[in-house]
Amino acid sequence: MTTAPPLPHAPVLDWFAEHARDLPWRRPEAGPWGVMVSEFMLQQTPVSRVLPVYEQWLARWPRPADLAAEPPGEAVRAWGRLGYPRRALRLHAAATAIAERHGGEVPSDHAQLLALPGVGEYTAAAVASFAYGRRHPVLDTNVRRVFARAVTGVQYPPNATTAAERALARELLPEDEARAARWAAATMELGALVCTARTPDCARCPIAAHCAWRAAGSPAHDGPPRRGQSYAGTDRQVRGKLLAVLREATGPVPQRALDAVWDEPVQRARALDGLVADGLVEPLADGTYRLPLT
DNA sequence: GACTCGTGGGT
DNA sequence: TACCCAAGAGT
Repeated sequence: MTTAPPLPHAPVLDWFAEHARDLPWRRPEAGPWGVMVSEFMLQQTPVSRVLPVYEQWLARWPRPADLAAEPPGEAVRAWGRLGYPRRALRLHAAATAIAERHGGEVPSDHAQLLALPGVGEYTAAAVASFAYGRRHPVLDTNVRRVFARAVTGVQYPPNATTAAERALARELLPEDEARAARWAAATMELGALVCTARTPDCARCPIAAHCAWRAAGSPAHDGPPRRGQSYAGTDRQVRGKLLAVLREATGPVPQRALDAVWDEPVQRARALDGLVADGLVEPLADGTYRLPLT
């Protein structure tokens, strides 16, 4: 057991009280379902691109049961170009589970949240904390970066979340429940607005004076390269093109319409098979394809 | 642990 | 221009 290095809560909480963005899922009317929808959409996706889709989604499906009542393909279509469309499928599946097992109410219990499709450690903690004010360490990429710098004194956290990071996050969590929930949101916001990955704005940072990384002279990242994500020419790109055709179609799509998006037949077939295997695309008996009805 | 899974804006 | 990277989850 190590002792947590000093990192005062008050400056971060005060900064958050003054500078927090007015995001729709932070308003009281969003409710737990709004928080959950936002968390799914924000997985690996910037706020600016989530905003319009979120508004349309909540207007169309104001409760989990509303979404569950529709085919999963409608969720995939409404997902639009947010990326990683399996999230849409999982959100639909989560809504179905909530309607069937939880009386239509998003659970507040961390373990019950974690059992839902598409809900991992981060999202379970985020929903419990932001929607219900529960006390959980919320470790997303922003918080990990803030702690890596302010406490550990390095520019970037490890590629994968470590046990040490989890332990640190738990040690730094305020005892008071409501305060812990605000701390979670505040540290995330600090990472998103000030302690950014590329060019941190230390002049505006409320804990610059306590930052171990600054104190060490802001040393450059030292360690294994942070693996980049290639995209051009990958199956992911082909899947994206195939699904875009299906999203925009009103009826079943013939094979030739899909063949037109990529000229390499082996990769094209592999991508399409993958989409079918994932449940994102439904092949029909006559050789056409559509977004899934079941 | 290493990999896969979309998309687009910022630098 | 060519990267970098954005509130992760599942296998």
